[in-house]
Amino acid sequence: MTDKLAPKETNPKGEGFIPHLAVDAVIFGFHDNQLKVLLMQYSKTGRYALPGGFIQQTENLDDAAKRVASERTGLTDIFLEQFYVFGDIARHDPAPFSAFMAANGKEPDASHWLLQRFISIGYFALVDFTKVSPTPDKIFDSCDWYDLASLPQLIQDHNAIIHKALETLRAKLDDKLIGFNLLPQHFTMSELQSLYETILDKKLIRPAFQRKMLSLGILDRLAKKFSGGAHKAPYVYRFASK
Amino acid sequence: MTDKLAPKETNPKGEGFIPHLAVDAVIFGFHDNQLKVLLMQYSKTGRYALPGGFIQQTENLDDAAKRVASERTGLTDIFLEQFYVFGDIARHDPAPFSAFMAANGKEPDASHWLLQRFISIGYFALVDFTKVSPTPDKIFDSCDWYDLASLPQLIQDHNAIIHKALETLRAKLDDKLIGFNLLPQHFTMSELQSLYETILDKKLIRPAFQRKMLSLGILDRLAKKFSGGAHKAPYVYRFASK
DNA sequence: TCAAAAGTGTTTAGTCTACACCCATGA
DNA sequence: TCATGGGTGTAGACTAAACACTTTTGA
Repeated sequence: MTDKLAPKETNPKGEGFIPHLAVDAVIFGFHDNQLKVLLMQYSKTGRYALPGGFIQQTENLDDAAKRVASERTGLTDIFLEQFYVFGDIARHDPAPFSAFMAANGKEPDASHWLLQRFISIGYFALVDFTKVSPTPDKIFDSCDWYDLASLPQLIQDHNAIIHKALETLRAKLDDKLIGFNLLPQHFTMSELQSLYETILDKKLIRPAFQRKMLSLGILDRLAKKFSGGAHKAPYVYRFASK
Repeated sequence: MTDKLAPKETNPKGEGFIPHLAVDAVIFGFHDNQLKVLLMQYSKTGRYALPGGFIQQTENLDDAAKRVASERTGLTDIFLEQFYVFGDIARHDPAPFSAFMAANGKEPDASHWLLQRFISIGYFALVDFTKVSPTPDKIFDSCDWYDLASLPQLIQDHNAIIHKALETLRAKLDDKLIGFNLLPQHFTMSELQSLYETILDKKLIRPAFQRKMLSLGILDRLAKKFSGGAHKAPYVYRFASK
């Protein structure tokens, strides 16, 4: 899990990596009826960013994305999907990294590879919030969950990247049934509905939702869960692995 | 429309371009009830390839794709969409370019930038077949339409790229109503249905298709077309630009 | 026994399918 | 007038929405 390559800030030519090319990961989690995104922050400059990384010369693109997501979450099996490439000239903004260098008392070298233009390949990941251990990296000294509904200002076009990721998630939700990756292994129907409602940002009709999900034939109904609430205990479901 | 940069084969370091990064365009056309793809061929080695190109250091990614598509078709307004990034190590195959160099009596220099690993961003384009003038480039000396149903063997993973493009086209066809970009400005309902049937590779029910399309409210019905056939002349439609 | 949430039945409305029928046209 | 393909009407099947009802639980 440790980089075999020199740390980014002491590798001024980016040796071993493909230049101008980055991977950014929008890692979604679901907790307390809120969609969350994993963000990095560098305390000295206060700037927020998506977890990201670079592609090693001898590494598959998907593996680079998986590596980035794994290092930030501590998970190994992660649902991960490419969703868009951000390649406008206008997104080039070396200021955050310059500021980082300056905050560390280093002379920002104008030829440093991280100050050049980057084209970034966006991946989104869906993870079980309860299993993630947010882990900072060498540049950003904090890594934590943030509510999607109240995101801070991020560097470069990272807010737009998150927006596009959410759009893709919404479009694929019904189509590919990927939502389950955001829940723990066992869940109730209302938890599932709440997840859908949060992602789609609209209320769904309970009986219709229940029937639709059951009719898909992808849920195993398990023993009842005794919720402690003053009402009928809901069934617990599990995603049927086909 | 001419490259301001040195031709690829005489620019051994790829100066002015972003290294390791390419754009490949799957340009779809529709003619004679067949889906067609624009392919390049280099006669001396007989190898086929997708139209492709590289990204200039100061060029937006989308503009690079647009440039590639425009240079091969002669069109300026092209429906173009990013669909996937192909970044596996396994796709690296310098043989075709080596063979090209050899066929031109040049020593294939092992450090030539085109012999290195490339990550390719796939774009698909939908064009009006009747308006395209297929135009070769400096490496491939032919550029022509090929039936999607009977494609030749292409270099590297280009067959897989086309397959993924077709998959994306199918998925977006109903969703985004992009099919119209493949037809001339004026068309009959049966031409439209034939297009859909060809893309989806299945028969559609005529009355259902007609009603569905009309119910979308995106077609303007124009004067009748007098087909010359021994039957009722069909209406001519135009895509309503909202 | 009551309130609250879970699960299911039922009525209704809307949509899609299948088939039929009529229309316009040139041979 | 006949065959052919284009356009639309309509009955039945299927699906989805809306509402109601029953069940289960802890207070």
